[in-house]
Amino acid sequence: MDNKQELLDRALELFSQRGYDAVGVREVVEAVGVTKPTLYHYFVSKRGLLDALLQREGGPMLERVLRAATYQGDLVLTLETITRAYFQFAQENKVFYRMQMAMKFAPPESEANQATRPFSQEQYEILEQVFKQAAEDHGNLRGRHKRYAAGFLGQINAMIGLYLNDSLELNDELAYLTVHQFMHGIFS
Amino acid sequence: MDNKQELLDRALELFSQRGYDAVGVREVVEAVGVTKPTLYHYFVSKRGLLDALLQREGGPMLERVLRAATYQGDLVLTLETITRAYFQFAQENKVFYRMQMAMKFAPPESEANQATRPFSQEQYEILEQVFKQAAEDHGNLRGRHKRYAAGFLGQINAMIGLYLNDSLELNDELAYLTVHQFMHGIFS
DNA sequence: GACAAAATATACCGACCGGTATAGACTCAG
DNA sequence: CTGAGTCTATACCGGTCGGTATATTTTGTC
Repeated sequence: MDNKQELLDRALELFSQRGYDAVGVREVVEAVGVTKPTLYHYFVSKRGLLDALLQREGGPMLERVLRAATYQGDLVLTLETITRAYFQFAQENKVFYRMQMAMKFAPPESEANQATRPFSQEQYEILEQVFKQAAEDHGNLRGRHKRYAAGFLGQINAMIGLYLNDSLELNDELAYLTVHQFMHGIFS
Repeated sequence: MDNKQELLDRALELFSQRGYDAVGVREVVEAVGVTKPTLYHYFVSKRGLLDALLQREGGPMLERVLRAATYQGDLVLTLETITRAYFQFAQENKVFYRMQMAMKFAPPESEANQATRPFSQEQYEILEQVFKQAAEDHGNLRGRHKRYAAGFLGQINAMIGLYLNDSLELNDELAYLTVHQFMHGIFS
């Protein structure tokens, strides 16, 4: 019960620092101070450990993004709310966000990528939905929701990437700037 | 001599499909039909194999991007040229581009990320340089070159990501659209 | 054709991989 | 206080990991 959470905590830390493949279950259990059967009792397999981790950390993230993504006629406002939600979550869960990013870009046949795919997919679909709805108000957006969703998420993750690298801090001003640039371009 | 190139070819393929950590040297040599000492004769270590790979494939890529990135007073034109260079390279070297992306986002302490870091860094600096020079002509860009470089590369890689996912095709029109949106925003 | 160097193979190293069979310890309901 | 279920440890499994000592083959030079 407590060991279970500790295993998840340590696994998150290790996976985030050195990668899912490079970290053995032995290392995880030793870091917690338990033995392998304990881990396998709770998670069945190494992959099960990863899945549980994604559920525990990723679930709340999706909830927050989804709540932020309710389009109500103002695309700029919605995108800013989403951006702030991402920034806030990334700050509060730096370690998880780093892990999730790594897995999102991991090779398609890797276990890590396969495990995160539904999670990434849902983020993507939430954004796509926003742009689809916005296209009803702004006809010139129509048919481009896929590109916009990917591009916007790319912007957000580029900023978070700089933050994870200690090159930038995430705040509401940056959220404003990011969205403003996306909507109105670089010069304005 | 020929085995050396074949080892690099196979390693590229396998690393790209399943990831550097998940692929053992045994698998690489067996795919080529040689034995381990052959690989170690040419590359000293698994890491050496990866380094050689990054040099063989990444070198030409950097050359092309650098050539495309000569700013001559027209930022839109320069960014379009850069984008086309990226798109073209990604199309001609799909497998390598996928591997390089995965490693770029891999955990910071992983061998894969450490090996690609100089390569990623140089791309980044090339772009930063462009925005720095452009700021001499457009004062309102000043001090934002870091953000712009990261954001622009994020856009490009978002598009290439869709392409690698078979969700999009890369062509000059998309390059135009990507740059145009970056410069003038989503509505224009 | 002798000979050095480069290229390759056989066979092995210790360490670690993910996973498990078995058995004890603890908790809690009856 | 007993018995079922949960939790945890010891000790082990076959297999693979990255890497190498040694020997043999191939290659190019004189």
